[in-house]
Amino acid sequence: MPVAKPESSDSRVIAHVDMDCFYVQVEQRKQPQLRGLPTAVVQYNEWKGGALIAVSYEARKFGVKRSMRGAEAKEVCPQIQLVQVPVARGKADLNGYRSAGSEVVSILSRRGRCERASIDEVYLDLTDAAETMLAENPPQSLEKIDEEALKSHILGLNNEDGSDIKENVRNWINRHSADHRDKLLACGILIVAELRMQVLKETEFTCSAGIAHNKMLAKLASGMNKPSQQTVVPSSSVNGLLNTLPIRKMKQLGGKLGISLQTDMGVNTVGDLLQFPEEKLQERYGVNTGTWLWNIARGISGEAVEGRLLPKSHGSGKTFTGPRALKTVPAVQHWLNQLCEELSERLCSDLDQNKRMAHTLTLHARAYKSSDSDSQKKFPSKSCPLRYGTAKIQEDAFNLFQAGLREYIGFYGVKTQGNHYSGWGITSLSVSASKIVPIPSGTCSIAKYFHGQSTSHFSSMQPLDNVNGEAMLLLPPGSECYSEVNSPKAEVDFPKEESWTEDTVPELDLQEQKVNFLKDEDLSSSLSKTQDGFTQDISPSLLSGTEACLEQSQNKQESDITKDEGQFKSEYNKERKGKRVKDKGTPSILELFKSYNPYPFGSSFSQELKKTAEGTDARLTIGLESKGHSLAEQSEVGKEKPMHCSSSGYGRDEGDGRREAWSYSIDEIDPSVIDELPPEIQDEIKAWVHPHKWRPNNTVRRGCKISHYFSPTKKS
DNA sequence: ACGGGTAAAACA
DNA sequence: TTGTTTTAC
Repeated sequence: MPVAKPESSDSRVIAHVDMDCFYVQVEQRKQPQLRGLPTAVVQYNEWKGGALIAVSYEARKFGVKRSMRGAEAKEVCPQIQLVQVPVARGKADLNGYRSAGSEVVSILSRRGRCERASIDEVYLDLTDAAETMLAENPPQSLEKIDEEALKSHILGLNNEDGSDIKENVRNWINRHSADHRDKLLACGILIVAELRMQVLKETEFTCSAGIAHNKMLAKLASGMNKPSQQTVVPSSSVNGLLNTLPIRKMKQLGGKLGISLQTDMGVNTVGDLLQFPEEKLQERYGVNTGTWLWNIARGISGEAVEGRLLPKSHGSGKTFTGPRALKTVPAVQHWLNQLCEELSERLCSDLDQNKRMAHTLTLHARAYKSSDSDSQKKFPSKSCPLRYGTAKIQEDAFNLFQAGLREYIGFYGVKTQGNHYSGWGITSLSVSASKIVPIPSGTCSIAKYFHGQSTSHFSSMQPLDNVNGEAMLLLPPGSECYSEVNSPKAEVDFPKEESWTEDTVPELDLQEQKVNFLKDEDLSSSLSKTQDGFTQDISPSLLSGTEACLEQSQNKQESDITKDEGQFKSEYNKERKGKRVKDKGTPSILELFKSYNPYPFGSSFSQELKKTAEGTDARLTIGLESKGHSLAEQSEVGKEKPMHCSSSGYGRDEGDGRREAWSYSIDEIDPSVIDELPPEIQDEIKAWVHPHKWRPNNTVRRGCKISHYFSPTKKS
């Protein structure tokens, strides 16, 4: 039931903020001597000096372009400074850029709903802020307007030559004759200018912005005057702007659709679209796309700014071009392990910092077959429920790969004899984690109880999509069936004569692997130097995956707490500065718990909790003191799994694996103490004990060293 | 066989 | 639901 929206909803104030050559800025902040110099970031690649992925504006003046090779860039700009993307585990490591992006988001989200559109872009809905400003402090009343705002570009404002441009801008912002919509945009100008200055002050990064009445126009505008400037699109300028705008410049039209519009419809500018009736466009491109095209031709775009500050998925991938294609299963497994390690680490950070867990693991690969030149695309992607813990992710990903490979080979029906190369090669691999939801679990309310306080600050980083967090309860382990893909040893058996197993790997490939391992060692040692050694210090074989994972993040927190790469970095550090002295002495969650009810749980649980609390004490304390999201919650939930992991043990999972896993911890709780807990906590406990109904776990059986600690049990 | 590594979303 | 395809930075 579409409801006609009130007119005001079309007078939104939307901004698109885009960081200027972001990766370059991140590197220049690390190495300030590079500031002002022509600089580019290159992705590690021996081949012709690597590929440029970001180019400073100084370098652009020399004609340096993204997607040039390093060598080419040197040709046109011999003095260019080339900075390599950090490498970890033999692949590009973008974490530094991600966390820098998070710093920016945490600032830009201060004035209104904020949507992280990419690692270096956000959309802001500043309607409320602008309306408030208009009501309380309209630009007309300001005697002084910020310098940055005066430098704005206002589309359609004709600056008569000889006139002072800033004066024109001032007049436009101040003019009383403006209609309501323009006044709102004027407020938007001031707000965005202020936000951009805050970004600069707090992060040293510059950015550009577009301010308009919808996302499409804001996005268009943000790219019009770079770097470090902002552009406004008053509605009176829209037609003129779109009329001559090349169709391919519109977002979504840079690819095949745009080409089709040009070649099939003769549409070269957005204005050209105007002549087509909606029905014609729908006829040619489908109802949705047709309507969308009809709308954008008129500058109409109703998409809301989603309140989302965090990515919806994480992925780690690498390509293996040409001669580097992976030709043996062990070689694939090795790289898969690297990718999964990175992914697992990022998932842990996300859990740690944002209280979210992913529920689906997907593997993508590309492969070629010598027999078929078009075989690149046909390697099927596969997914399965995601279990936390590096080793588990690695195992599952490998199983997904094998399932995919079996299909892929099936497609081509190529048989292999002996150790002979069968003709396939993997040219790219990636693993990703999706269906990320806020973790349930009640410690949120436990913390609330203990502090009689809200934890709603969380909305500052995770505004709207977190609402379901409360409603959701921690789902029990093993509640989801695993697809057969996860126990392929039983299901999938490849012909023995093929080179699946380590011992039949051709010698050449073993050598390749040795080389890879060597590289990795080099990397890990350098990594240790820069990251306090936490990365490689834990042997996943000694700890269960999740424990290793958790310990990693704990180590990180302890060893280098100010270097948090997290989403909350700046606020977190700010809080911390003020409270540093108190960190040591404040009671941990365990102490808090005890002070309310000494020994509420059986020994084992208690110990686990204690261990956790000790491990994360500093952080816990900060989290609880600051308005930080309850970290108790995190350690609780985080701890839940290793508890099953390590103690439920292998091989004793006949019957329902999940119930067993639960019974371990639940049984440790003396039921009588539950009644003594505060009602709110009781509810929590009950939720643990009587979680949602779930489907019996009927696929994962036997040899089930794989217990399913976290399963995305969707609906009930 | 080179624009790599990620992301999101529409669609089937 | 899972998997594919497109687009973009």
